[in-house]
Amino acid sequence: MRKTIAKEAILKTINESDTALSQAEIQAILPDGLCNRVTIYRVLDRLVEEKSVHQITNIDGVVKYANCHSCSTEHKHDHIHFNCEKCNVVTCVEDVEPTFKLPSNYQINQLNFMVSGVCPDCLDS
Amino acid sequence: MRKTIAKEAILKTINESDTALSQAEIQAILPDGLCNRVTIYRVLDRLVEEKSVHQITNIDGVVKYANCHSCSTEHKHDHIHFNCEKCNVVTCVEDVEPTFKLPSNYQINQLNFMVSGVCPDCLDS
DNA sequence: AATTTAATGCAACAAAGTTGCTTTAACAAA
DNA sequence: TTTGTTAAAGCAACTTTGTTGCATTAAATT
Repeated sequence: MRKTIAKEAILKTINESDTALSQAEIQAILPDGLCNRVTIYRVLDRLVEEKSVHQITNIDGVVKYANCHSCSTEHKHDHIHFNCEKCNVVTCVEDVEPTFKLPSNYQINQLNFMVSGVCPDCLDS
Repeated sequence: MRKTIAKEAILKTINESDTALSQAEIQAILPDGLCNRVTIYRVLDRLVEEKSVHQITNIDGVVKYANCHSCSTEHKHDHIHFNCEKCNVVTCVEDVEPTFKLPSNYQINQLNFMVSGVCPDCLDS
């Protein structure tokens, strides 16, 4: 994957965020006119493919992207993600890994475990 | 909720299906012209609200609906759903309930646990 | 049968994401 | 450093999924 201005800026945006971001949210953060809307979608696809970022489908169906925080050795995204219904923010709950057991005749390629509710910050206020 | 032709037909469609169905899939099953597209969306919203069906957001972001098979005593949908990437079918894996533990300062309202891969049927062929 | 209002139909809209095709710009090789 | 190759970007048009406002219809209550 070529090192382009769009890719660098998008990856930086995701890595500097402590929440998972959608294409729309990334576009809002990027300097106006840095790149086309479609380019963001295509860069995100490539970042996922090269395993530089995690892809999460939120409970409302919107796809979000997050940095691979604890993936230095291995690309893992088997942790839970939390969607706050108040502040509408999706965060990785990295230390909580759910356990489950499917029959062995299922081939598992991907997990997407979402918990939705109210986050600690919003419960406070 | 009033007992209308659309509601009865949509609920019957969901209950007779052994897979979770999207609005588009339900529309394709219903007799042509039985009701408007928008009506399906609105009936589905009401069925979810009155806890007659489960709502699942698939890993591709499309919302699907399934019958409450083992909810005779209590409305629970804490089980895993499986998305087959070959036949593109979503099924409830009712007997597999995942365990996880969030910090107590999270208020949990809803779960959406998806596993995606290849189902036993598609692995056979 | 009359009344109330939930439910439906229709058109228009909106958000999220995709596709085709041309142009631009990484970057490798000469 | 220039040239050639092709990945990546831009742009317009499109698709899918889902929503909203408002007028009309039809459950269900009296």
